[in-house]
Amino acid sequence: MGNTNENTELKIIEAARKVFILKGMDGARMQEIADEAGINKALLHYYFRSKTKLFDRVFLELFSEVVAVINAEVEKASTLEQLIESLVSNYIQLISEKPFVPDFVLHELNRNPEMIIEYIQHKGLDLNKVFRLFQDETLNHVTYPISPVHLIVDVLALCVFPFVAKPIIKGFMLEDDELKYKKFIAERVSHVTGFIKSTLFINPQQS
Amino acid sequence: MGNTNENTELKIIEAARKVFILKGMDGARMQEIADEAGINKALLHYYFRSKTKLFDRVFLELFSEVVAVINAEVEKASTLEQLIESLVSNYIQLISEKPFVPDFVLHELNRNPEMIIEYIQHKGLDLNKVFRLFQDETLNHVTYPISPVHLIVDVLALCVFPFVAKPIIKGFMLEDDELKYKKFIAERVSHVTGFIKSTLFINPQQS
DNA sequence: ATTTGTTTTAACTATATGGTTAAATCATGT
DNA sequence: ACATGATTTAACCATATAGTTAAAACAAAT
Repeated sequence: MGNTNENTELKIIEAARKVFILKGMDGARMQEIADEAGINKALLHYYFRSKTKLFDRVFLELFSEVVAVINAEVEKASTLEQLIESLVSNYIQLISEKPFVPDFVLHELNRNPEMIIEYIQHKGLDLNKVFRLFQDETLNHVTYPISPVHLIVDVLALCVFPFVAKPIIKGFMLEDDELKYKKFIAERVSHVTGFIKSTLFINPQQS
Repeated sequence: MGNTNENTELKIIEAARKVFILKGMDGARMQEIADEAGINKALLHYYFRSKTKLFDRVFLELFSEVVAVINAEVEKASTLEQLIESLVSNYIQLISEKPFVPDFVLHELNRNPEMIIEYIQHKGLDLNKVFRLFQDETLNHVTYPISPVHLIVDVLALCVFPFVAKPIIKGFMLEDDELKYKKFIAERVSHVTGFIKSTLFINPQQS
């Protein structure tokens, strides 16, 4: 009996991921996914009974990856400064490789916010450690007292927005020049890190 | 002869705006727009020949409004600090009233980045004045030298992202509590203003 | 060689959707 | 009363789309 099935499932998932990310749930077509996977619609439905099931699978995998990266960084870090440095650097790096993922995830989440509730039971963000780091360092006068939630949102915003808003940034501020945009993104890691550290730390260290 | 036509056109535009913002171009249905406007499909196509034409009209109007608000703030301002304060405050205020506009605009722009080129010829962002303010104040040691483009992106990111990422912020960081999210947004103006000013100005003034 | 599960082929269904059409109705200004 | 343009009704068209089905072809394990 053929055991190529794991291969095929993978091919389908990869194709679906590509098409869904590019077109979104509403814009994606099952035929296009089948084509991209190099199979036919019948087989596609043989593996995944419906578009929704396939989408859910793809979305959950992508979203989990994003969350996992953040959680891994948080776990590794032993100081706030270290956390911010490695988070900013690795997160921007990650998104650079899949620049359309953030818009996809955010848009689909806005289209159907209930998806996040399903996910939370699955596995959520691990923020307690961040809160703890904050408390410690604030007490020791390493950081100014600041709302942890706001700071986390700030970090994510500064990292993610430049990718989601690429057309505006490139078109309006960088003469629609792809190279200038690339350069801009390359500068981002050090800019964001510096930006946040200068606000946060009482004696900002240069790294 | 009936001159209710201007009224009807308005009703259609408003309905289309609502549906497009909520569902996006791909998710929106002409029938739903007709229903929302309280008319029938035939009349809808009598006014706007195609979905694309209607979408373009709606999108351009929305996008223009966003740009116009920013440009107006830039024109009014005479110092960087003033600009940042009024921009952050008014921009967050504006988005609060139409919280789904940013995701809509960003997503449609990513779906079809060529739209921005069309728009640029129409009317673009007026950044020269920002650059000038920067230069002056950097020379006078009011602000640290910093890339203006990065700063503009920072301001937009810090203002816009909390709305685009509402499901994540609310679901993951605020116990999925709408009230806590509302409170979080209310805190944003002063948080963002303070955040940026502490990075930017050599002797940050309290306002 | 037979069995078993995979994959293709290709036709098909049901429905949704953007868009059209023609005739009828309605409101309003002349 | 008539003309004109707005609006409705309702049927219609063409196409796209998710999903199904049944039979055949294929590949590999027994």
